[in-house]
Amino acid sequence: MKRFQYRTKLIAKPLDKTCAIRYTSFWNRFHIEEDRETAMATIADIAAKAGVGVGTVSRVLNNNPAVSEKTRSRVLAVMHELDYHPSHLAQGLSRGRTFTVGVIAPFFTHPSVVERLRGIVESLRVSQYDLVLFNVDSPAQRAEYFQTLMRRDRADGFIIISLPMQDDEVARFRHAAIPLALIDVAHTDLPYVIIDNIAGGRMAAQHLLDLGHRRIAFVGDHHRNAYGFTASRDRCQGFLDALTAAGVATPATYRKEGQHDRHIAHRLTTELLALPERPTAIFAASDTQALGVIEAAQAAGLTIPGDLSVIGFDDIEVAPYVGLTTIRQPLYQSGARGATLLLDVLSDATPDVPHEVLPLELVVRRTTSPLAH
Amino acid sequence: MKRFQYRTKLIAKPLDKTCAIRYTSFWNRFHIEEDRETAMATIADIAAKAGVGVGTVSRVLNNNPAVSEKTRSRVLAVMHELDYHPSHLAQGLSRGRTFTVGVIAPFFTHPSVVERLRGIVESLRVSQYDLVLFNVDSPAQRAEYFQTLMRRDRADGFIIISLPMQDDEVARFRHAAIPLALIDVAHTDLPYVIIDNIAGGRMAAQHLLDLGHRRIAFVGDHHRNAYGFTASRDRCQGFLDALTAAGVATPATYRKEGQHDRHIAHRLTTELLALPERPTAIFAASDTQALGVIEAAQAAGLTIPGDLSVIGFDDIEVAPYVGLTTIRQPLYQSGARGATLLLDVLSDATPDVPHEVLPLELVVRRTTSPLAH
DNA sequence: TTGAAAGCGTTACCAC
DNA sequence: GTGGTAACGCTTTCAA
Repeated sequence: MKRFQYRTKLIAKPLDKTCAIRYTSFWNRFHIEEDRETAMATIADIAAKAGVGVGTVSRVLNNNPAVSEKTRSRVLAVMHELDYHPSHLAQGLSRGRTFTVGVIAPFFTHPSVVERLRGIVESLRVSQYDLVLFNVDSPAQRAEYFQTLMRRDRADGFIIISLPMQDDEVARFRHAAIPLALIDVAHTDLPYVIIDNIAGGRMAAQHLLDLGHRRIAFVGDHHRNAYGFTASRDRCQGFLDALTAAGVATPATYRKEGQHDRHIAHRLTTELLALPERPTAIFAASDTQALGVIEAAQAAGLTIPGDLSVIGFDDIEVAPYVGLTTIRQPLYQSGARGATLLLDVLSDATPDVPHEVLPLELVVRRTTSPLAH
Repeated sequence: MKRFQYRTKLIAKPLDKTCAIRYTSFWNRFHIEEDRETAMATIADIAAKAGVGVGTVSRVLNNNPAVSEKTRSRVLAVMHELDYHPSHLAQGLSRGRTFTVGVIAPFFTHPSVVERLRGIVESLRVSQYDLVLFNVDSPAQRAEYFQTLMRRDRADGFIIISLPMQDDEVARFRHAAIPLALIDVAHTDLPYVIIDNIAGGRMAAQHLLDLGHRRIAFVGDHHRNAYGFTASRDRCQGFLDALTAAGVATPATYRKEGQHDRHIAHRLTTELLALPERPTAIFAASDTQALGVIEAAQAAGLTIPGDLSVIGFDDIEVAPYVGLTTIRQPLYQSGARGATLLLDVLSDATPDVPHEVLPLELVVRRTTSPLAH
């Protein structure tokens, strides 16, 4: 550690610009060994070599028109010659903004999050913003991020996916002057893009009801969870609403909750199918879970949709390949839209539609069919 | 813009620490409006309030043992009181390292890249490094990144996925003292993790040969492409080698190249199937392309694997659901391993296995079968 | 149109 | 143990 700092400091010092690299042996040939200073040019080097002040170089860098064409081209030439590129860090510190957007997302590993991320990346592409990814995979990490990221210098703004925010957290971000945009979660004081999960749950139930099913079960996340996710609960809510409205009773044993995981869903389904009066249809709170449901049914020797109809939620990438009937939500678009929202605020523009509810769509494929009598 | 800078500047000035936020109207309620200065505490504030020097605060911050317990706790208390968090930017500038890892990847949108990214995120999780994502979606962008990222301050090191590097580029990164780790592409002077694409191509061909196929076609990427990708070409190479070794001739018309895209693969396959002597089996250079092959075959009214056997490469997430026979490469693991490689170098350790070739595996599912006579 | 100098928020060195 | 101060590499006044 000592040694490392020493080396780092060497790199930083701008005294002598000679650089000597050697491969000491096979074992450290991937390390950067330097005898003297590294040759990374700074604005001062450019200024000196071009015979101007650093201010002028900075002006050239920022396309400030108050520089004579002659001076500008001379400075530009020196920059090119020295392969100069400004320090992002120093610019950030000086300007108070970094041109970086942070994305705070739980379970980056889940297909739906990846899909949203794609949308974000696409929206950011045309902007000059970099993307820093903060993957939340424990409640502790969520807390830690919300502590340490509350500074203007990690990113100019953050896109937060699926994580509900407390009022005081929002207030603190605002206090730190950090713009936020929410995806898949709402907060009055923030721009966001969401879907109507309750309506989605209703749509799923209605589809099953329309097919003649009456013994319909639910497999979803824990209603209470450490992150405060409500998607699964809301979908269940809408689902139950629709059933109740149709006069269909749902015994408590027909509602299974567990971690958002294919294998857990598999296990829950196995329990469901072992019930004396087993359901003829299952609504899974997500496609990932629906996949587990399908596997469990097949493992139990049931055919789908003959013996069991299954409907999921999200329409993730694999859904069409599995032939999964599902409620489609525009994942990619939510990412793209969320990023645009943040970009709007960052560019001092006001989002035209700061609170957007994306449309849902029933996609009927091959895992649901009319109830066989 | 003027206005924005003004605001930014206000935020930066550390004079008066009072802060007043107001929602001027609905239309700018998402913007941060401040009358005076923002209250973001700096190390100087802490020092002043705790009645110590900034040096001492810095020592507390960095767990330097040369601070008396009494002073330390006092400083800590003030930090807590003022909700202080150090500036990542300033630390980076001062220390010469940012604790950030950059990932330069082409087509972040492709499933295989996403899978590798998962592995990277997982490896980085336990480290204290942040992840900055640089998505390359054009040769121009590749060039731009390789220009502007050649600084020590965007990231402490980079993980480069699938992008072949020129010797001079490697030299320039080294000159800038920026450690690199490569995934899915090799370079003698750099640590990397790859697979043996030629062997993979051979395995695919052999599987088809073993099933009795003799009229075997290939669908892959353009051999020459703007990024210099060689995976598809190498797989084709191994494929042809195996066929030749088995005494099986492959007419040029059986080799189709196009963009790495499902729809393009679809089109190429349609051409293939329209041939007077149409192939009984197709090797697609990637699963994504295999998907297109399958769609084309189905569109042409052929059954798989009855009329046509299809084998892919990669084993992406959807492959099992489609029942796709494929050559599996450990995508996730390549990401995890690549990140570890970089972390090793960053921590001044030498990677135990700097050049690793990950194993390939034939996964037989439902898209290949013995040739029907 | 330009140069000099004062920030930006840290770390690290040098005294005491 | 601790305080001051010079970096780090830029931007942005303020004069000239």
